[in-house]
Amino acid sequence: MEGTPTSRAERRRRTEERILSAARAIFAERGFQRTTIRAVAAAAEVDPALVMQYFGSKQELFEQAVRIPSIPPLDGELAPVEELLGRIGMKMGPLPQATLAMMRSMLTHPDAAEEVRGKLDGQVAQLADAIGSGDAELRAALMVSTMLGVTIAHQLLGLTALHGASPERIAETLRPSLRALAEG
Amino acid sequence: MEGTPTSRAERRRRTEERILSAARAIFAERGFQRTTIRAVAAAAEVDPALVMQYFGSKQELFEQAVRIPSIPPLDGELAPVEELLGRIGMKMGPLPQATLAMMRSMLTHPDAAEEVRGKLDGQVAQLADAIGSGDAELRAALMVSTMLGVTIAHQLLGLTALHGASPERIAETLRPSLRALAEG
DNA sequence: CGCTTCGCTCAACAGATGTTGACTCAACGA
DNA sequence: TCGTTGAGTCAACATCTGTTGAGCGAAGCG
Repeated sequence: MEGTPTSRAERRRRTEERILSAARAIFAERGFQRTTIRAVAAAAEVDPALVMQYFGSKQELFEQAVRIPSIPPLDGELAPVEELLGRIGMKMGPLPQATLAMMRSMLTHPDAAEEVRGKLDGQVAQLADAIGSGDAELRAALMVSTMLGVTIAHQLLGLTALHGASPERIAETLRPSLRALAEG
Repeated sequence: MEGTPTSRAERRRRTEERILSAARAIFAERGFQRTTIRAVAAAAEVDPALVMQYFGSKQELFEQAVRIPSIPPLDGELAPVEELLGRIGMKMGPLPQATLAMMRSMLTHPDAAEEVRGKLDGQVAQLADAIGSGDAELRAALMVSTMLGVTIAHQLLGLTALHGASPERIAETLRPSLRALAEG
């Protein structure tokens, strides 16, 4: 009826993206170990061997799937603490599956742990710079840890008390707590 | 030389405890999936088949290993919020391996997730009772989530900024933040 | 059209892992 | 002393899973 004879290169790009998308979803839901190449292939409606041919190994598939554009979080000037707090609302919203996959795997997959630790360390350093007082680094680390815990409890564990709460309400309720950490 | 001919029942209890101890350690370090019966057996210096004979399945071994005496956290009377905050220092110290095993597995092992969610929900309910204001449940959930996040970042991920910090210092720095959540 | 390229599949291997059943041997009770 | 019990071992099975190499068939190109 329509019959758009997609070119070979185009088809290739599509199936590759279909595999990556399926991988992200399953990695996010089950974590690295419990995700099987066969399951990803089935979800992408493709033979398992093709996944290997494209990505070489399960580990590389994971790396490609969870790779995030990595927007420079703070370019140049240091943002004031209040503005940093303002961004929290965004982080409480539905996270990209690549991030969820990373978080889901970070406690049981050493490479994911390393990656997350690095990312969080970076956020801590930025926040510490923005704060600047005596034990700024410790307080910044506790702020980041707080965000981490709330995200895990909300998105991955599904604490019943957080289950129905909107991201805005969570961010709003959390704000005084984070401000207390940011100031003396 | 010494030759204390331990009785059969006594030997049985010892090896069983040796297996459970090894299981706790490895579950805490690697999580449920990556822990193998063979590894546990090797650490306990025992044949893998014996582990099965004693515990029936890997799942049951996990349940027995992470079973915690479950001290009634708040018996009878509701403790004041300040006293609850005082207990935080204890929770920041080195956790029992059973707890670590549970936390390590909670993101990738559905049963562990269920168990942890239940336990945290219980803590939330208790805290909410102690707080009592309008959105007490949400604020209690955020307090518990904060503790969860800090514990994960400190004990499981090893954030560099928290790595060298003493439990007391962490608890002290965290206190104003939690108090801000507990009050309006 | 005929040859090449390449997206994709099929079948299979190799290793790891949970689990089982037969067996050994020392402790135990009569 | 002798039969029984039960702790502990050995070898094996069945399955799952990452990974590989040969092959098919259509798109691309001259």
